[in-house]
Amino acid sequence: MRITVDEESLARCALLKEISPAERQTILATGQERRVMPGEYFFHQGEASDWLYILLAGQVKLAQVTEAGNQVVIGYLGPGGGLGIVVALSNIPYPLSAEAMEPCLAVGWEREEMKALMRRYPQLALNSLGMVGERFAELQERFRDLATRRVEQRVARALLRLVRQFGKRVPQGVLIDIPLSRQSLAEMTGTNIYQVSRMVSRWEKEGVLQSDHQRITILKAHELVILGEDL
Amino acid sequence: MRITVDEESLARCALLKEISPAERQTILATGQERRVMPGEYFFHQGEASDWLYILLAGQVKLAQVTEAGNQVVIGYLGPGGGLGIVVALSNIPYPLSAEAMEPCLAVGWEREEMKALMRRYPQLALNSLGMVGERFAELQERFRDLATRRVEQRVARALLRLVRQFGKRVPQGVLIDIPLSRQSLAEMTGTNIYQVSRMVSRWEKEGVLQSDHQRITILKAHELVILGEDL
DNA sequence: CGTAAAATTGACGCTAATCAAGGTCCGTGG
DNA sequence: CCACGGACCTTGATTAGCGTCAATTTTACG
Repeated sequence: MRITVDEESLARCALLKEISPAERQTILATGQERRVMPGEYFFHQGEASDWLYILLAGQVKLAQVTEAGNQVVIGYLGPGGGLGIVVALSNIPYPLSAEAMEPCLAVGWEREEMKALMRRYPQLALNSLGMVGERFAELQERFRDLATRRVEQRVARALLRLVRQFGKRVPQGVLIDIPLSRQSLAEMTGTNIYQVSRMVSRWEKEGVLQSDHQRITILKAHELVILGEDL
Repeated sequence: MRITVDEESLARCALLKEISPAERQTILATGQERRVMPGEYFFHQGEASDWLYILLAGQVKLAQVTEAGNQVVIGYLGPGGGLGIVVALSNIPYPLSAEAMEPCLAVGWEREEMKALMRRYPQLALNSLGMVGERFAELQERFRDLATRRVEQRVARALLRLVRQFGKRVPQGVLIDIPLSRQSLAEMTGTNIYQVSRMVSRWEKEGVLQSDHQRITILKAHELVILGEDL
C-alpha cells in the first residue's frame, strides 16, 4: 500500500514517532488504506475488535450507545489519532463505535499483523501504550467530572477541552472547529439538549461565547475556566 | 531481587503470561520488591509517574481526589494487578492515588528500565497493552453508567462488579471480600453515603443482600441485575 | 417557498444532594 | 465491667438541581 501523505504528518503521528523512516515505510506497507465517508462507521460497538487504525485525515466521533438508545460521546479524534488501539490487543469487542464526521483516510492493520509488527518493532508497542495512557487519563478526568460536578461546570469544561483539541484562533476569540450540535454537547456531558441550550444561550447573552450554525466560538475562555471550577 | 512467590501466581499474572520462566526471572530480577502497609500509598495523584508495579499480594484502592476534597474511587486491584501501568509510558503524572488496604507486596520497575525491558521482550509490552485495554473498557462502561443511569442502578451495578472481582461463595450467597464502607460505595458511584445507606438498607429488608460490619453478601444477584437495568 | 431538523424557552415534577439528629458498634481506659 | 469517644451508619425533612414535556421559533436545504 502507498499512503500519499507527507512525511511530516506521519512523523507527527504518535504511533510512529521515534521510528526510522525506513521502518515506518515497512510498517505502513503492511497496513491497508481505508476511506470512510461522513456518517459511515469504521466499526460499531460490540463487533470483534479485529482491526485498528491510524487516522490520517478527517474527524471521527467515538460514542457508545446504551440499551435504551442513548448515545454517550467518549471523544473526538483528528489526524494522527488511533482507532481501536486501546482494545485491539485484548480479546474484547470494540467498546464503542467510531463514526466519520468528515471524509476520512486511515491506515488499518489486522490485529495479529499488528501484534507481529509490535514484536518486531517494540517501539510501536511503546508508542501505543503512550497513546492509550493519555486517553485513559483524560477519560478518568471526565469520569471524575461526571461524579462530582454540576451540569453547568461539566459543560463549561467540555467546551474548554474541545478548545484545546480543536481550537482555531480567529479575530474574536477561539473557534471550536468541528460541527458541534447541542445534542453532542449533551452526550459528552451526561445531560440533555435542554440544559445545554439554556446554558449556551445564557453564556451567549453574557458575551462568554458566540454560537452560530453548529459552530461555537469562545470569546472569554477565562470565564469558562471559572465556571468550570467549584465556586 | 528474589520474590518468594510461587510460580503459579506469577503465571496467572497478566503482565507475565506467555513469557518463558527464564525470561520471567530476568524481568523480575530487574525489579525491586516493595512492601506497603494498609493506609500507606504506592503513589499519590499528581506525582511524576516514575515507577510501575505489579501487585503480588494484598488489595489496593485506586482513587482520585478533587480540589474540593471529594474522593472518586476508580477501582480496586488484587494480586496480579498492575499499578501505574497505564501512564508509566506516557510522560504524564499519576492521575490517581494508589492506597494499600491490606499489607501489600509488589514488584516495581523504574520507568526507563521497564521501557528497556519492553524493547527486549516485546511480549511484555503486548501484555501491558492488553491489561490497559481491559481497564479502559471497564472505565468506559462506568463512565456510561454515570452519564445515563440513576443512582439506584449505578449502586446495583457497582455491587455486581465487585462480586465479579472479589466474590467468594459462602453458604447464603456471594460475599464481597473486601472492607466496603458506604463511603467507598458512594465514591464509586458518584453519589453520597446517604443515598447508598438508604438503598442498602432497603435491599437488606427485601432480602437481596446482607450487610454486616463493612462486609456485604449478595443473596439474590439476579435481583440486582434487574435493578441495574433500565426498567 | 416549504419541510424537516435543530434549538429555544417556560412550566412542572421527580431525583438526589444536603442538613440535622440520633443510633450502633467497637476499642480504650477508668 | 461499664463508661466514654470516635467511626460508621441510619433515617426523616427540606430543597436545589435537573430531567422531562409541550409549545414555539429558528435554521438548513431541497
